[in-house]
Amino acid sequence: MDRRQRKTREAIYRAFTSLMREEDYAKVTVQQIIDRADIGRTTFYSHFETKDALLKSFCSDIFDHVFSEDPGKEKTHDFSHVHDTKARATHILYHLQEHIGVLSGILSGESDAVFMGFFKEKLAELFSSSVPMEPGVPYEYRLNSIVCGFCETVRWWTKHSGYTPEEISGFFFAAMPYFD
Amino acid sequence: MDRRQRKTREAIYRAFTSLMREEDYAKVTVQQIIDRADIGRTTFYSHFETKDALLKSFCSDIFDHVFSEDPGKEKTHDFSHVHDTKARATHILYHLQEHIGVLSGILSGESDAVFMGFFKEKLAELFSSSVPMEPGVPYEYRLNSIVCGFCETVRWWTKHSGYTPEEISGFFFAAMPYFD
DNA sequence: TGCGATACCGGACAATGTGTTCGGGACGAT
DNA sequence: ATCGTCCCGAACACATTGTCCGGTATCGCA
Repeated sequence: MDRRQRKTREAIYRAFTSLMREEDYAKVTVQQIIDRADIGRTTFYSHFETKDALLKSFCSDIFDHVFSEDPGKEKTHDFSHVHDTKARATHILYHLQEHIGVLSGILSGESDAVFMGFFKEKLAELFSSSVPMEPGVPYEYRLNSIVCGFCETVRWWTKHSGYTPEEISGFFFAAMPYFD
Repeated sequence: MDRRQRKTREAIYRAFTSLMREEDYAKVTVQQIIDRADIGRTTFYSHFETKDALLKSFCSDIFDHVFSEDPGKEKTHDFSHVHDTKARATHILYHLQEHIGVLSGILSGESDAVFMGFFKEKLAELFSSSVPMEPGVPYEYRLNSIVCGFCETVRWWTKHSGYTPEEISGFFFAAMPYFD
């Protein structure tokens, strides 16, 4: 990729994440991103079709990184039981912690749909095999309940930062006693 | 209230709810509401400052109705144990069922923040005294978890209509085994 | 019934934000 | 050095919002 493209893209990302730490996603305009990135209007639109496309690209990058890694090969954090659900959940939270400030802008107020859509899709995939059956309750509902529970836990975290991923994970599983 | 005002307001509400059954809230414009209500532009803005104000007013009406009633005095549905949490939850679901089609427009996709904000506030109030303590887990997290669980249950319902309020309520409490 | 108050109308308006088009200039890769 | 690609900025059409106006219709009430 052309160095100019790379620099422009990075400038856009920097501007975007920087703005997300200050204001809600819905209230940020393309013009603000352009101004802070210090690029031409045309340039922005040659990289991203819309503001939403930028957000989607951003989500893609984060989640590809967070979910693609094999927890067993994780070097930075040490887990003894690397293959169970709790360890995976904690692992995800560790990665999200790096973006916690940005997330609060994306999740607070309005327009969390894009991020949550991405997140829920990935989580459903991850949790789908661990959902315990219970007679009389649809599998889909149970999966949705777990996935949403995790998402809302992360949202709660963005408003009550200061907890460690382990603590947050502990809260989550305490609220889902049948699930591990 | 002036008959003209009443008629206008009802026309706006009718147009709004009708549009909500077809499209997402975020995609509906004020102009669409005006056109379908068949009123003047000025008239709409003399009733509501913005589209969001209309939604808030709509939410107010619904939730005031749903939450203000004493379940014990409910005539249309018969509950044996009128004062426990499960009965209240089911009661709320009964009322929401009347608006289920509209809700799917308000909740699907984007901009569910207004509705969910209202709903969560009311639910937190309602559930606050029933949250069981658990050492090591903040009370706020537990309450949030229950409230969000209920909201997401309703959202799930809008996408899987056909279940009765009792069934939905049953699903919810099955997913919150420590909570009743 | 008639009168004053008030709500409606619709057309025009400024303001904001979006996304596109254009020619010209700068930079990168080779 | 040069060709292709990217960036620039200014201008544009478009959509939407929210406001202002004078004129008209309807309401509530005496």
